[in-house]
Amino acid sequence: MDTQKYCYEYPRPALTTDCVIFGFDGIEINVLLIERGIEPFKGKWAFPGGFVRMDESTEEGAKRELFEETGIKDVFIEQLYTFSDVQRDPRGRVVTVAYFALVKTSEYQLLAGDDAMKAQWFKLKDVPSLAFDHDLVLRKAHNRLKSKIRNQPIGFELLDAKFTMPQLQLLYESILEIKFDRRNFSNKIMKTGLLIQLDEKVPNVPHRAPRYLMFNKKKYNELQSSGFNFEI
Amino acid sequence: MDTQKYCYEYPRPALTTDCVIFGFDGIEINVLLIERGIEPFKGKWAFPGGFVRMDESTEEGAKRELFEETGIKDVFIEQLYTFSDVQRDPRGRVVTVAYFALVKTSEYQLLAGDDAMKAQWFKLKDVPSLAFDHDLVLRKAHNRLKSKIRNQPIGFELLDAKFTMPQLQLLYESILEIKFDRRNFSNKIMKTGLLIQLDEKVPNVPHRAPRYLMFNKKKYNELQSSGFNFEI
DNA sequence: ACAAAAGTGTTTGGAATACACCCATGC
DNA sequence: GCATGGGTGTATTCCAAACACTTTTGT
Repeated sequence: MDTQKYCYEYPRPALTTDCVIFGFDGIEINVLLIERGIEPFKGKWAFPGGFVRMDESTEEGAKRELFEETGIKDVFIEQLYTFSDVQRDPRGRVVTVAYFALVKTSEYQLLAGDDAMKAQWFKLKDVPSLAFDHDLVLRKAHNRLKSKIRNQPIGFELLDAKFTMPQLQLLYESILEIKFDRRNFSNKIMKTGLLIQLDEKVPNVPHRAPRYLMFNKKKYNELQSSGFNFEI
Repeated sequence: MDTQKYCYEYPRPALTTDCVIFGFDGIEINVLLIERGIEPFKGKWAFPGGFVRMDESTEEGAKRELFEETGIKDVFIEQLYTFSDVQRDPRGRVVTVAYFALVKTSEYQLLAGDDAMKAQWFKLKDVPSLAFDHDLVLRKAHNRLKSKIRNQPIGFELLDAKFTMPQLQLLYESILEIKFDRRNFSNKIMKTGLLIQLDEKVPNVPHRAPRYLMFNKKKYNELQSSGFNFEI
């Protein structure tokens, strides 16, 4: 066929990236999905993703697709796992390098859904059955997020610059699916020394107003470079 | 060209696997390398690996290459990371899915080195500068091994069925590059309940003979399924 | 008997957990 | 003033780290 113009001595799988995007709505953890407009799996939800170009690494490809399909850029992103099951795509042999990203949801409006591409946040526990092997991808991503948040301060990637201790606790509880004691959680977090308390308080709440906090990125970088570890 | 018979509408990177193989010689941790007989990087050392076939997953490919190049099979193997830098292979665009494997060295004789393929164990700290981006791959593999050995009993994949506490300690110390107190190490390990003490002792040593231990795989599987965690 | 390395138990300090009262705000 | 949720400190428990003497074996 005339369009088949890239030829090789041995067959090659197609290479794609997919991106699991986590966001936090202040109550619980969410995942951004895109509804497929075409077969296979038309009408099913899936992670944004696409083919890797020859002049970009998989990470660059994942970032590019993320931006093209959702408008999101400059966020935390990390390689998750490569899925290569021979049968994972009914169209043929497709290997995908999955990434996961953490997004401050307030900084992005979802692109208005034309018919071709509808993006939507789903509560993690309400995610429906997904296209391809994306159920498996999501499970792996959630596990990674769980283990990662316990020893790296990635929670702050999901929160606005200013946030409160109860918000942070909800975030941890939602990701880890466990409850913390309010006092112990606060103690442990503050003992890391990575939070700055602001004098400003949350306005217009019908109860004692929580104070705003900020993540001390500078302090974290210092601790990082002196080989420091923490554990929540 | 006539040999270029697999054609696609868009260009595709080549897909390979590479395998970082760790072994333990009773004193310290070793890595198995293969000397390259052809360009690029002819004469340099690299990890065993090769192209992924269309009818196998990357993990199956990694296991196949491992067996073909070293005779090793049925060992612990796990996906490490996918390396996709555009420039990582001078021959063109090659993306590699790296794996790491843990081997009981006593169970394998290295294949006698014909001129095409020479395999050799290197002490981890004596590994020379490697071909491709394999220095980076090795660093990543070592980091993974370090973090993994602290909360999964993978150390036993590197030891014979019967081993001693001092051996186990040397193994941990070699991987983690730290020293443990003999008494605390023993206490901590035994408290996991994953070791069975045998009555048999090491023969012919010019000092008090250590007892042999065995890993209690059955117990571990039980604990696993009841959602158990440990930390060394 | 001596050298070399293994086996073992106790004490101590720090971290994690459990736990309860007071405070600020809007209605 | 009442309902709601936020802020804070202490007592206790448990785990990790520090630490030294005795035992076994070959020479």
